Amino acid sequence: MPPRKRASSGAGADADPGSPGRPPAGELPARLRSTDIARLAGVSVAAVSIAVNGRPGLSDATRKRILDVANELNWRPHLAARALKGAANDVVGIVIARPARTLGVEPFFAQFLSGLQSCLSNRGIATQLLIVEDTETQVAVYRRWAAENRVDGLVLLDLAVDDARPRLVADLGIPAVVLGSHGNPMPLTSVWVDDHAATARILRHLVALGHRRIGHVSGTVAYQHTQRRLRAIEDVRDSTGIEVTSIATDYSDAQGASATRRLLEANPRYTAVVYDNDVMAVAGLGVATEMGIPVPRDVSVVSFDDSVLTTMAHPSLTALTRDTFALGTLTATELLRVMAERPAPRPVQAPTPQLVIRQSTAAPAER
Amino acid sequence: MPPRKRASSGAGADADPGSPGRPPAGELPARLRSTDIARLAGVSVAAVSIAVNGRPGLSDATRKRILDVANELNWRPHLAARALKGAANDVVGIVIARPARTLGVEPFFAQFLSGLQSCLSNRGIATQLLIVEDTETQVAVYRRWAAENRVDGLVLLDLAVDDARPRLVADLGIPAVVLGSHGNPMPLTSVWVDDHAATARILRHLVALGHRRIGHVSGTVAYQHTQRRLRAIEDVRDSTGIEVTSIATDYSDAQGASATRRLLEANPRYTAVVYDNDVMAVAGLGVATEMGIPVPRDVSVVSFDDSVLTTMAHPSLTALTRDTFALGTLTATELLRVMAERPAPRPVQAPTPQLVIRQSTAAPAER
DNA sequence: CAGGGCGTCTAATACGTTTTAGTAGAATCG
DNA sequence: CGATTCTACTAAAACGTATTAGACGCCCTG
Repeated sequence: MPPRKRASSGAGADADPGSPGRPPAGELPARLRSTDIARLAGVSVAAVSIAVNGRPGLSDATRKRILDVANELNWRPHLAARALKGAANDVVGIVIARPARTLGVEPFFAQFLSGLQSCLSNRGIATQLLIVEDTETQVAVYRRWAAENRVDGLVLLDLAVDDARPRLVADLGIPAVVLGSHGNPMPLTSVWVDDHAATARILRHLVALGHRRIGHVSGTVAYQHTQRRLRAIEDVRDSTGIEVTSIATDYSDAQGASATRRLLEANPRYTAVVYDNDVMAVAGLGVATEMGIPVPRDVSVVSFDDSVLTTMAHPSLTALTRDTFALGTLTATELLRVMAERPAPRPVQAPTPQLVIRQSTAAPAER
Repeated sequence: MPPRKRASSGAGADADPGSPGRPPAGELPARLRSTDIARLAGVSVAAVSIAVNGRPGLSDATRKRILDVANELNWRPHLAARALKGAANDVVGIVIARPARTLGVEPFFAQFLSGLQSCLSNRGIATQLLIVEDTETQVAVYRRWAAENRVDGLVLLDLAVDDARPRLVADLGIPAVVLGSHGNPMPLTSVWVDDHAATARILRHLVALGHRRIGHVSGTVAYQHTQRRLRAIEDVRDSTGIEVTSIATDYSDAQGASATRRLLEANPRYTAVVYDNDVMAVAGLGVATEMGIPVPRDVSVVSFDDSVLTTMAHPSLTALTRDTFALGTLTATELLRVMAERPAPRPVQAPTPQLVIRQSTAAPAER
C-alpha cells in the first residue's frame, strides 16, 4: 500500500474521515501546512518560508500575496517543524526548587517573573516554569531540557553556596543568566545586587541612631546572598565594634517570630532587630507588640525586603526597597543578549536597594 | 556535492571541529540522535523509539540494553522531532492580561500557579506563561499558539462578563479549563467557586452581629466573579432588608483607601465594610485607624481574600479563606483529564471559601 | 511436516518546515 | 552579441523522531 496521502486539493471523496467511535468534541480541523499556502498563493513552499521569515529574495508583490494568504487563513509555521530545523523555540525556562506552597508568600518571585516576562513578551518569548522539590531534580530537569532542546535560555535563581548549576548549565551549552552570583570563576553571565553595601546601609542607619546591640534574623544560610549579608555584618562589626547577633531561620513567619522572642528576651535586650525578609519582620513586629515592647521606642525594626506588608504594618517598617520588577526586566535584557550574541560571561550590577526610613526605627531608649 | 554527513562512529579524525574563529564559549556538543543510541546498542532506530516510549514489542534484554545506553549518554528524544510526529509537547499555557506590575501584589496568582505546577510537574508538564497588556493581544496569542501547536492545554483566568475567550479556545480545539465561570452555554470545562454562598456567608455573619448598614468595596465590575458577588449582595439585601452600598474600585490599595474614606465619612456611618481583596482591606483598616475610628468597636472590617496580610494586620482581619494552592491543583487535575480524554465540558465545583472570624468584626457600637 | 501465530526486530516513510543549490530569464557590460 | 551578473523563484535535501508494514525465526498445532 502506498503511504497514506492527505486529501489534497483534488477530488475530496472523504469529507470527514474523523473517528466515528469517539462521540464528543472530536473534530480535527486538518492543520494547514505551508504547502497549502503555497498552492493558494501559486508559489512554492520555499517562497512561503522566505516570505513568512522576512528574508530577502522575493519580489514585493509575491511576498505580499503570500503573506495575505497566510494571514487570511491564520496560518503560522508549525513550531515543532521549525524547531527541528534548528530555529529558536522562543521559550526561556525557570526551574525553582522550593516547597511549592511557599511560592505565593513572598511577592519577590511573582514580581520578578512579571518583569522578566514583560520584557520577553516584546520578543514573543514565553517563560516556561517548573517547580520541583529539591536541587537534584532541578539539575535533572536542566539536563532533560538540554537534551530535548526545550528552551532557548535559562534563568537561575536562589543560588546556593557551591551551587553546581552554573557550571552544569554552561557545560550543557544553554544560554543562561544567574541572578545573584558574581563569584569566581563565573561560568555564566550574572545579574547581581550589592548585598554588602545594602547591609552596611542598614547598619549605618541603626548605628547613627545610637544602636550598639543589634539582632539579625537571617534567612537560610545555604544561600549565597545570605552569606554575603553575614559577611557584611561581620565587616561592620569589625570596623565599628558594635555587637550584632545573627539567628538563622528558614524565612518563615514562625521562625521569624521565635527568633524575635529570643532576641527580645535577652538581657541586656537588643535595641534593634534586622530581618532578612518582610514576612519575618512583620511577624517580629507582632511579637514585640504582644510582649508589650513598643516599636520603635524600645526596639527598632528593619526589613531587608520592602512590600505592601512593610508599608501597611503599624508602625510602618523601615526597609530596603528595590524595584524587583526592574530586576526582572534587567535579567531578561541580559538573557536576550546572551541568547543572541553568546558573549563571554560577565557580571551585571543591578541598582543597590535603597533604605526607606519609616516609623519603625528610632534612637534607642535611654537606660 | 553529496549531502553533508555527520561524523559517525568510524575513524575519528575530527576530535574538535568546533569553530576556531569564535573565541568565547563556542563549543557545540554535537547533539546525540536516536541513530547514535541505536548504533551503540546494536539495534535499529525503531527499536530505540519503542524502548524509550515504553511500548510493547521488544524483549526485556534488548529494551534494557537500549535504555542503559540512552541513560548513560543522557539522551532524550528531541522534543521538536517528537512533537512533529504529533506527540504532546508537555506544556500548558497561561496568558494573563493585566498590567504586569500588579501581578506581584496579590498572592493569589503565585499561589494558584504553584498549585497548578506542583500537580503538572508530576507528569513532567511545564507551564508556559505570557503576560500581555490587553484582551485583544490575549486572543491573538491563543490563535498563534494554536496555529503553532505550542501548547497541549490552556488555563483561562480572570473571566470578564461576556468573555469571548472560552468560545474561541473551544473552537480552536485546544483542551482548556476556565477558572471561575459556570455559565450557559459552557464551551469549556470550568472550575468554579460558589461566590454567591461565600458572599452570603460574610453578610450573615455581620447581620448576626447586629449590623444593618454595610459598605462594600468591590473590585472591577468587568469580572464575572465581581458580578456574582454583587448579585449575592442584592439577594441578601432583598431578603433581609439591610442596607448595603457597593463602591467599585480597581483592587488597588489607593482606591480601597479612598472608598473607605467615603464610607466612613457618610452619615449615618456604615458600621461594617467588606472588601473584595486583602490589599484594600488592610488599606481600609489603615484609613479607619487614621481617622480615629477604632476597629472593630466603631467599624467592622471583613476581607474576601485571606493572606499573610490579613493575619498580620492589627487587629487581624476576619476574612474568607480558601486554599488557593489546592484550587491550582484541582484545576490542573481537571486540565489533565480534559487533555487525556476530551470529555464534554462540565462544571467542577471547588470548595466554598470559609469565613475565619478574627479580631476585626464585632457587634456595632450602641448609639 | 505444512502452516498459522506469535515474539522480535528492521527498513522505509511521514511529520512540516528551512535551507541549499540551482534554473530560467532579464539586465548589464565590454 | 556572447558572457556575466542579477533577480525571482523552485526542487530537493535535510532536521530527528514515530510508526507502519513486513521480515525472520521459533513454537505450537493438527
